[in-house]
Amino acid sequence: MTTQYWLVKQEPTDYSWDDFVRDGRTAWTGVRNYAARLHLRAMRKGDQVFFYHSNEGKCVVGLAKVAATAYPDPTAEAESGWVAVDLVPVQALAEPVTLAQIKASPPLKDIALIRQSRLSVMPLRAAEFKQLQKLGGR
DNA sequence: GCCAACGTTGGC
DNA sequence: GCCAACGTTGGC
Repeated sequence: MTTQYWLVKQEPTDYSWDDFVRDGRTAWTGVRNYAARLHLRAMRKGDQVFFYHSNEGKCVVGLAKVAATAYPDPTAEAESGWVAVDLVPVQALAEPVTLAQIKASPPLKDIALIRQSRLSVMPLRAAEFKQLQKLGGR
């Protein structure tokens, strides 16, 4: 199975990269959007996931990986169909990649983060993933 | 604080 | 099934 690449968005005032690192592992709960749910269900163990701070920060701050595939979201009603995955931090980027940098980078012009600005869980093409790593100093 | 994008809800 | 109203997200 080839590794897939993703990006998840979170407001740092709700749950920041630092909170995530402190926890060491987290259940990615609370997603209540059908498109995002499809992406959660498609995640496989070991997939690489960039962590983006929305609203305050507006930058990609770190890299995580999928530790557990989709299971019923404990914060949703039973049988509702909403799912969560478990993520573990891999490493912070040496330099956070800002939204402005992303918008200014030709390889990232079609990134879902820009094209579908409200989606909270999205796939990344391999080239997009590599470009974010490069801009982030990794 | 404003507003564009867009998903959801509910009347018809 | 359509679409207007409404709520939420998130950049600016």
